[in-house]
Amino acid sequence: MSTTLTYCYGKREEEADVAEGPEGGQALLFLTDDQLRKGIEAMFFAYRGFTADPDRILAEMAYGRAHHRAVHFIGRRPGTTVNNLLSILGVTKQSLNRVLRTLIKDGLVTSEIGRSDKRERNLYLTDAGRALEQRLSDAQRDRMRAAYRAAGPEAVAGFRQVLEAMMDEDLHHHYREMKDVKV
Amino acid sequence: MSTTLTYCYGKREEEADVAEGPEGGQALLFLTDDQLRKGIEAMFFAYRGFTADPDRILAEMAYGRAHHRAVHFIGRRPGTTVNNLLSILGVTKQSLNRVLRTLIKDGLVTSEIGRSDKRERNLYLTDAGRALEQRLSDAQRDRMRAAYRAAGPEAVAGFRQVLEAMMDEDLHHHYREMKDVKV
DNA sequence: TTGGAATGTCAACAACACTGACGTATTGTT
DNA sequence: AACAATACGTCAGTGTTGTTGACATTCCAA
Repeated sequence: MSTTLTYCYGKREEEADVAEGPEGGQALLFLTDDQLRKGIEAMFFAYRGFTADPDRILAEMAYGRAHHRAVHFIGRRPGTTVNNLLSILGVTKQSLNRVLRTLIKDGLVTSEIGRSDKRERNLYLTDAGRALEQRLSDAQRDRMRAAYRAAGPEAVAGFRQVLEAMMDEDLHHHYREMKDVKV
Repeated sequence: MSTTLTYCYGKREEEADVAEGPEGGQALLFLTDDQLRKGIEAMFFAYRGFTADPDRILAEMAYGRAHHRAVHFIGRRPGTTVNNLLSILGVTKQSLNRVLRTLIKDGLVTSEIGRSDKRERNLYLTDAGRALEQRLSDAQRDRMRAAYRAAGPEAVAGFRQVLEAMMDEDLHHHYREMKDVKV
């Protein structure tokens, strides 16, 4: 016990709230700093696993995670504009543009000039792009499926609840838009 | 419905298993490709939120996420060796070394020659290093706490279950080791 | 029609990961 | 004592991904 908690907004395990809430006692024990830290480290290690399989596939080609993200969201939203993709991915347009350029050059994505607004570019996956997208998301889904199966449906519901509460508000609406779209 | 599911290992919603399991029907509905995709996108957006607050702090200094990770795990395991840190973080020693060099130069981390094995270097946070670590994890904990509170204790349990099932086996043991350490 | 805003592209640069090779000190083994 | 293996640090080179700055095109509104 060498660290002194100079900025202790949270609670230590020993001094945690133990309210007699509707959960039947110890209702707030899950909010101790220790519990939060475990959650943080779980996020860290799990995200590594989450990206590991697609990363291996991408490494075969000259691609990285940025390509995966672009291909994923173009696949989800065929005809999306560069600007929309930009706000989803949260990078600069120059950074996205480099990725799009290679994807277009390699024939995985097509860029069509917008019909109503000719400044815009509508992005679509080609057949080859769809094939790559499938391969990547299959790999990622396989792991996700195994995790879901191991944890069970109730755990999955909780998993999604916490993740949704963890998002930034500006990103949350992108997630919601994505959520209920027919494929 | 333009995409053809060439590599469909999973299930479409319409054709999903609906087993009469112990959950009272529709037990496997949470394993549809659509549910899995939502989980994948939730992970993506949530991780952005997860790192957003520390990233802002790190940007003030000349630091990045790599510094955060190093400081975090050195703080969790005072006296840890370079090799151990390496296997936790999953990067090359050249990459870690660049980060450690700046942290040591800036007086946030000290490196002591190992007592039993003089080849090893034991890493510790200085007072300044602990202060930064506190600042970063406070920011991250605040968001995690808000998410936990919003989702409730049962959701948190499910959250952790799914994340743990999502980890690579080799990383899982690092998570477990971290888990039950007294601070 | 002219100026400003929006959209997207090109160029240069920094951060951070990687590989490969090498040097040094220490440890363990033969 | 000689040798191999380990732990750590470093130099050089490369690639992805992010950044800022400058610029062309298109749209819209004064």
